[in-house]
Amino acid sequence: MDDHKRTTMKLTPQRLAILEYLENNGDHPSASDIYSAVSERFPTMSFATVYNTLRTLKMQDAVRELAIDPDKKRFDPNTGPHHHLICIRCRRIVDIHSEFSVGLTEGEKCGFEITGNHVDFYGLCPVCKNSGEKAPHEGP
Amino acid sequence: MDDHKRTTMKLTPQRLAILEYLENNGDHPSASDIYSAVSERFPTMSFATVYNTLRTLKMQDAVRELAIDPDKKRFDPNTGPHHHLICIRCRRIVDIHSEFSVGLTEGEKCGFEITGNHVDFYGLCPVCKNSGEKAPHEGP
DNA sequence: TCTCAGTTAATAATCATTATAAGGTTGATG
DNA sequence: CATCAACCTTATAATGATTATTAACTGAGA
Repeated sequence: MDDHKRTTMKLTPQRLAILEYLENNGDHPSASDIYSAVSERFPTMSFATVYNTLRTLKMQDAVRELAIDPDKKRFDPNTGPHHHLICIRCRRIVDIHSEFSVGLTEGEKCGFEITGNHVDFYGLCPVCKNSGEKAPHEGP
Repeated sequence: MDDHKRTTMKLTPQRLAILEYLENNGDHPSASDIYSAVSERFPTMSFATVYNTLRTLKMQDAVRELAIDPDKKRFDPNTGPHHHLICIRCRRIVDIHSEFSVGLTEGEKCGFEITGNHVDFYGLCPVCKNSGEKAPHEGP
């Protein structure tokens, strides 16, 4: 269908390192998480390369940019349809692979042409649940 | 139940102007939207005051901070439970007041204590639907 | 009137992200 | 093999949103 992607990017060592870090990574890392992790094994890595690579991968639909954390973008190598479970204390994000049937009536659509939906679940992760204190972040 | 709120803030003219702008505002404005609008009628308004007031209102659960727009926080004076319909081109956000029954099995909860959920619908708003070009923002 | 807590607003500082520009790499072509 | 162009990396500057700092301001009591 779409073909504004799959432009086959050059697989430079930097990009391989980023891809390798992203692969099977369920932590939904931020750009700076990626930079920190990758520059350990690849000390010449530049922040710009992380952002450049992420932009390219995004255009190819190889990563998805998440607007879940109010403070920074998070990146998800899992581009299939799925939902998220988010800890309102530590911002940990877990994938949910169930299907939910949520739909809008014509009236609710307000004239929009609906292209997709996404369910966020909020809660306290096992670690935060047992560590007293109140939740510092907002929920839904 | 909770009582970490309702600390009754002093209603200064600046805060009144912000509250008045927010009241019944369905646009989910950003801090700079609020600043622009309010400083028209209140030219001495400072950006710091906008952020200070928003922080106070947030602590009192009088506004909700939305992590929907990847580029900036949006603020929602509607603090009741509801969902959102988001234009993937222009980022317009519309409220959806339906109820959806989405639930997780114990296994899917990963040990989380679930406190809420939120459904985002993505699509093209009537304006953007009819203005050619491809969508510049990501969906779910 | 004096004081104190809470507030405003100018300003600086920080953080995430994007843009710019200079040099590096690679691979096809002559 | 030399060259050139397209694409990359990197350092760095620039931008934009947000937070922190601080001095001056206000208003309700003592």
